[in-house]
Amino acid sequence: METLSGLPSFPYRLEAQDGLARAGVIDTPRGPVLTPCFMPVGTKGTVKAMSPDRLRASGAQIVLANTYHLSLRPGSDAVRRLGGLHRLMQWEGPILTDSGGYQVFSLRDTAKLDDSGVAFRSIYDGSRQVFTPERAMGEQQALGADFVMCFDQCPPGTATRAEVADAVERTTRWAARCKQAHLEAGGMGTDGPQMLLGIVQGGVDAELRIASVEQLLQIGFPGYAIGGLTVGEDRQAMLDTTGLVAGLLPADRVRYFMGIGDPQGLLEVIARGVDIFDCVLPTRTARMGTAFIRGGKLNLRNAQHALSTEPLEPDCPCRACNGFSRGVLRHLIMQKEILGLMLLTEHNLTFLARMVAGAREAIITGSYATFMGEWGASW
RNA sequence: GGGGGGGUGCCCGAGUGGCCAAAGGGAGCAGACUGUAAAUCUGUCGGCGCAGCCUACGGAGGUUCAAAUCCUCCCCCCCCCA
Repeated sequence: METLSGLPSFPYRLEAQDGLARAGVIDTPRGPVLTPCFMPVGTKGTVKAMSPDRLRASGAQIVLANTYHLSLRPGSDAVRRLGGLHRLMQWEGPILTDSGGYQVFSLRDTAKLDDSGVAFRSIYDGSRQVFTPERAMGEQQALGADFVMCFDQCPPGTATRAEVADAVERTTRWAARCKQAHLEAGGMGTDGPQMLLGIVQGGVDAELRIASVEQLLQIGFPGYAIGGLTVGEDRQAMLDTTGLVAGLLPADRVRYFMGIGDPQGLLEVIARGVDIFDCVLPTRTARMGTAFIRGGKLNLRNAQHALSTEPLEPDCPCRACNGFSRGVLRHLIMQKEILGLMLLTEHNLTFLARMVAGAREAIITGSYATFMGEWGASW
């Protein structure tokens, strides 16, 4: 671990580049993270329908948890007293906590926002909960993840330019406060050093994105995230924005696209220089009965699979693809059997981990364009 | 043997003269989901030559301008008493 103007920083080492696509390693106190890397989401301290051992077996290197949810249930102090987030999740690898900034978007109907912070009506008991940058950092310190995020304002894709501009300004001010709070804690959580990432906002507006990047670079973070995308905006604009922002971020720092998980989308953002990303899509769509397969997706609820004796994918090492046929998996899904959720979740996470690992190899061997052609699909 | 209740669309179940191809569930069929208020939500859901017609509320007949709804007979199911 190095420090960067007082902030813990887990160094990112660029190993290879193919076009703009990057292969690298993040050296964390809990082991290396090979990038590009997809991070499964375990909002409440568990990746739904997955046990820790299966999560590891699926190829996950690092997992997410959520500050809003865990700080309310069971409570950050409870997590700390229960032994910290790693103990709670039975996950010895690195963990990243989102700050609750996404809930400013997803729970905006329950939120009132001003410059000091966001007043949520708790989805758990209706209580008033004010999240400020300082509280978000304090909760994340108590939770004890390795990577922590600035508290940001994520506006919806339908927001006006003025609203997005407002969100950029506020996100910058909050980022400064987050960094300050983090410095005051010595960059330490209850379970070791924490690396704090800044989050770029600005919707799909190039000027606002550029401004956001400049302001965050001014404050200075050991890594940067691209936020505020995949929230309802036009897909091409999302990709263009990703390319723009990635190009402005320092090459020696990790780049994190927050919230993208469709296979084609991952390949596209990797091609634009993104290193890590997370998403609920693979786990959620799995629970809804849809499997990721090469060339697209497969909705097992569709009647056409009822009698299929084919595996989801013939060459996939996951449990769902070894012994279970599409017809049987469909049966489990249709009957709402818990095993069906588990198997499809394991498959989708395995699929993405394999795909991204393959992307990494392709970048190293300089064949990423070909790889994209082989794995890409309309989505 | 006596008394009572009931048979509605694939299933459960509302509906007791017209606004009923008939509420609501479920199942089925299909779609959505991207820093997780999500094992969720949305659409569809008798047939057809589809702004109309046909078939349909246990069966048959009847009353009525009009019947899932009223009357008669029949078939079947359930409960209580004996």
